[in-house]
Amino acid sequence: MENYLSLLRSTPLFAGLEETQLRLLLSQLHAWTRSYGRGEALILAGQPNRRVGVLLSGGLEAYRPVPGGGRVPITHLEPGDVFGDVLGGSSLASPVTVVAACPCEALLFPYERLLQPIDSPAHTLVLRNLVRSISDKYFLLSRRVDLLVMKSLRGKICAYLLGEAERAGSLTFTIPFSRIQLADYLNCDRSALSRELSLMQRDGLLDTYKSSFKLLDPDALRRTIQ
Amino acid sequence: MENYLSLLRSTPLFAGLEETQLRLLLSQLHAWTRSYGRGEALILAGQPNRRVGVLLSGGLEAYRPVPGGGRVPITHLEPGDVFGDVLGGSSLASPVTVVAACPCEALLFPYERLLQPIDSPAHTLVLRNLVRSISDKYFLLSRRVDLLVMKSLRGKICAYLLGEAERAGSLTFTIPFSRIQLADYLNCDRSALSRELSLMQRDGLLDTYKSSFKLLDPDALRRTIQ
DNA sequence: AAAATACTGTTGCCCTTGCAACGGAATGCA
DNA sequence: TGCATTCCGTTGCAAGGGCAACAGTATTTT
Repeated sequence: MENYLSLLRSTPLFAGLEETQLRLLLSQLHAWTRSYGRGEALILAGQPNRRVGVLLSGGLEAYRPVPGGGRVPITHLEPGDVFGDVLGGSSLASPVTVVAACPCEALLFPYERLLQPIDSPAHTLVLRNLVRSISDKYFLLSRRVDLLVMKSLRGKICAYLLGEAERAGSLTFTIPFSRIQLADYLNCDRSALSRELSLMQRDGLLDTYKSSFKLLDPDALRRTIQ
Repeated sequence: MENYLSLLRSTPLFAGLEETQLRLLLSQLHAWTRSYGRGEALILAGQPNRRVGVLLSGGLEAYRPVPGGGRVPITHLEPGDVFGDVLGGSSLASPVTVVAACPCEALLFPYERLLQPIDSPAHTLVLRNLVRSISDKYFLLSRRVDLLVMKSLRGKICAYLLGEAERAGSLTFTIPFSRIQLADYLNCDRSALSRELSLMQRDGLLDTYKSSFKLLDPDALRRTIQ
C-alpha cells in the first residue's frame, strides 16, 4: 500500500489530502489491499456490497447483466478509479458487476467506516469527494441514456462517435471497444452495427478500421442527431 | 418554513435530526423557501445548478429533454423529495429539467453550504443522508436503463408493469402516467404502445382502463422478459 | 506450421414498430 | 349547451433493424 500513496492522493476520492493525513485515514478506515486475477469479480450483480474500492493497478470492466444473458457495459475503470461507491449505505443488491479485465490490485475498505461520525478534516474532505464521485457516475449513466433513447441506429452511432471525438479532442481517435462490445454498448445487433458503419463509410461520413475512427464530416453527424 | 419542520424531519435529507438541530442547521445553510407556479422550472437543463431543494408542497416532474424535442421522464417528486442533489459540486450543465406539475413550495439552499467544512454532528448526518439520496437517484436511473435496453416493446411493458405491481404490492394498481407519458417513459411510440396493450389484453395477460392495470398472468409476463 | 477459435463484414429474410391519419370519448372553456 | 382541445384506440403502410448463416481475416493454441 505504501507504494501507492502518491497514486491514491491523485484519485478523486482522496484528492486534497496530505500524505500523513492519508496514511492516518487509511488506518482509520481499516483499508487493505487485495489482488485479483483476470476475470475475477470484485462486485457481483445481485449481491449486496458493503465496500468501497480504489483500483491501484490493472483494469476493470463494469457492466450490467440483463435478463436473457446480455450485458450493458457501463464503463472501464483504470488505476485511481473508485468502485462500489454508488452502492453505499444501501444493503440492496448491486445492479452492476465489476470484473478484472487483467490482473489487478485494489484498495478496499468497509463503507460504514466512511459514514461513521466524522472526527477529522480529512474525513470530511473524503466524504465531499465521495459525493462528487457518485455524482460523476450518475452523469455517466445519464449519458448512456442519451444514447439508448435515440430512435435510429445511425443516431446512436453519431452521438457516440461525436462524444468520443470530443473526449479525444480530435476527429481521429480510438475507441475502447471491439465491435461486439460497441454493439452491446449501443444496445444493438452486431451485424446491424457493421452494416450501418459500412453505409456511413459509403456516405463519406467517416473512416474506420478496427477500433480506429476518423470523422470526415462531423457537422453531418451532428445534423443527423439534430 | 416553521410549518414544515416536521415534514422536513421526515425527509431523506434531514432524517434523524432533532427539531432544534434542524432549525439551527437551516439557518447555517442559509435556507429559504419559495413558491412556484404550475409549469415553472426549478431546474433547467443546460444550465448549471448550485442549489439543493426539498419539495414542501405540490408536485414536480423531472425529465431529460433529448435533442429533437422529445423528453425522457425521470421521476415524479412529492413533498419531502430532494432535487438538485445529484448536480452538486459540479458546475456542469444540468442534464435534467425539473418543473412544477402544480403550484409548489420548496426549501432551497446553496450547495456549497453543504460541502463546507463540517462543524456539527447534524451537518455530518445530513451529508451522509445526501450520499444516500444521490445513490437512490442512481438506482432509479439504473432501473430506467433496464427498461430501455429491452429488445421488444412487449418486454418493456412487462418489465415496467411487473415493477409497478411490486411497488404497489398488488396485481391491481394505478400508474402515475397517461398513455402519452408512458410512451415517453418507455421510449416508444404512443400508438404502438396502445396496440401492444390491446394485443396483451387479447392474449389474456392483463386488463387496463386508463391508468388502471390488472395483471392477470404475472408469470407469463415474467417469462417474456426471461 | 497447422488447427482451432474469435472477431468482423456481408447479405437475405421478415417481423416489429414507428409514422400518419382518423374517429370516438373525455375534458375544458366560453 | 355548444365548441375547442386533448387523449386514446385502431389500422394501413413502409422500413429500420434483428436474426441467422456464411466467408474472410486475425489471433491463439498445440
